[in-house]
Amino acid sequence: MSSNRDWTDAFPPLRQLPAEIFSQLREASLIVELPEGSRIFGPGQAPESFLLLLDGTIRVQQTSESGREIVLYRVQAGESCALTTACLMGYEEYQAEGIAETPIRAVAIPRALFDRLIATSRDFRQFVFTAFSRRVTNLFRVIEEVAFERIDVRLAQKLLELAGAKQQVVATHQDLANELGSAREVISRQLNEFARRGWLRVARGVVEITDRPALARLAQHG
Amino acid sequence: MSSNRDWTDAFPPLRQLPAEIFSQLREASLIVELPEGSRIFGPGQAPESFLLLLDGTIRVQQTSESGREIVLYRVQAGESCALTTACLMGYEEYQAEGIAETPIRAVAIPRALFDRLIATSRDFRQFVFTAFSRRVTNLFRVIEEVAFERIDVRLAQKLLELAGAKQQVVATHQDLANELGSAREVISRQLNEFARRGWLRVARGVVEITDRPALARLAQHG
DNA sequence: GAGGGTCTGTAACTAAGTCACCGAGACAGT
DNA sequence: ACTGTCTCGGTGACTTAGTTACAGACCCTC
Repeated sequence: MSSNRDWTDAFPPLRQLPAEIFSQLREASLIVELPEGSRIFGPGQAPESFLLLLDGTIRVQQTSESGREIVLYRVQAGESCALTTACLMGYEEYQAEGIAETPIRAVAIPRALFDRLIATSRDFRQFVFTAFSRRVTNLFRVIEEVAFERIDVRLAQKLLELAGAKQQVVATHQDLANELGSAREVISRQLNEFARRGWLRVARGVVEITDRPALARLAQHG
Repeated sequence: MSSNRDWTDAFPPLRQLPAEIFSQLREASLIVELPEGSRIFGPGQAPESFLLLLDGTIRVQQTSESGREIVLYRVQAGESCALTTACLMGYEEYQAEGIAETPIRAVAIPRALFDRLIATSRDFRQFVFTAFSRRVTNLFRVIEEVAFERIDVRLAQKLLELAGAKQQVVATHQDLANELGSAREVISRQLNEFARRGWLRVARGVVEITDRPALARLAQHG
């Protein structure tokens, strides 16, 4: 059993709460653990609580009727599912779905308590609105990129993003297509073109970056 | 001078407020009027208050470097600029811009008072979150359509939406392209194709719908 | 009624997505 | 090791969407 020991440390705004609410928070919220691949929420599966992610990554994506997918954003450890919550509070049908990309550990704050936190704590409000704000701003960027950016530029960006500090990205061409809302064949062609230019090497399920600067140059719109 | 006479009638949640806050609301908020075409907010122009729209329409759109535009959503009378506000509260740089499509009249609730309303009134929270929820859900639809829907289907949908009950849409091809984040030539071609099929007639700056059912059939994915 | 601005038409081209199919590699079971 | 199956990637022909670069048509004002 995971105890509620120390998790509030990860969320400074919570430490500012009045003692009474703070103890309610420890009592009423529970720590949930879910295996990789779990569907955290999705159409017709409204979340019943506000999630604070302690460990792991949640991928939020959308699937079209034709089966094509696009990744909207990721929730990382230390962040909250703020958009989900807003939809929860607003009763609206949430269109996207959230998948655990890794095993995850999260705090689930029940709806009623969430409402009380919002009412009570200015810091908590700030925390929630900031999270909203970041997500929405990011959504705007997604729209802009899908609508106006070339696919090679977007692919270069995404490869660098997914690689992080590492030199390789573990993903199939289909996975990359799903990231960008594109089609597998398109990604395959672009990757082969990148490989032909010596920017990377492709193997089954892996892309190994060999010329980061070149990718970066293309990514920032060159 | 517009007095603060009756505007709260348009927003039922406000009527539930405690008398003290309610009178503050009447005092501290002011009614603003702006002419058509005003830029309400935009990049590098953060709104300083929460807006409740009494009359008119605000178009929220995004412009790419290359000059292409896409309409994200519209704020109608009786609604609020909830997304804007979240970004305001969260200090994030707002990427989109808001333009008055008609002369508008709105109530501007200062930031501090907005915060107090959120803290005080459950109904007000519900109101704000619901508005938020609707916008976000709508943004998800925009992403899905831009990413996955055919341009002819999207154009048919948009024409029906813009026409409303009327039989005509007053807009140039460029305007329609900006609605959808597409290019003028593409829209011209599609409109001519629709005209060839007898679904509409095009004139300079006007599209007259002659076969609504046909457009509707295409719009709902046919 | 001339000139300038806005709006639309057109053609040739590039980029992106779709369709249909294939073959190579991985892997499990016998 | 052999075989069947499944996933992954390659390929070519095709359609759709967006781009580039014009040319006219319409409209308003002077």
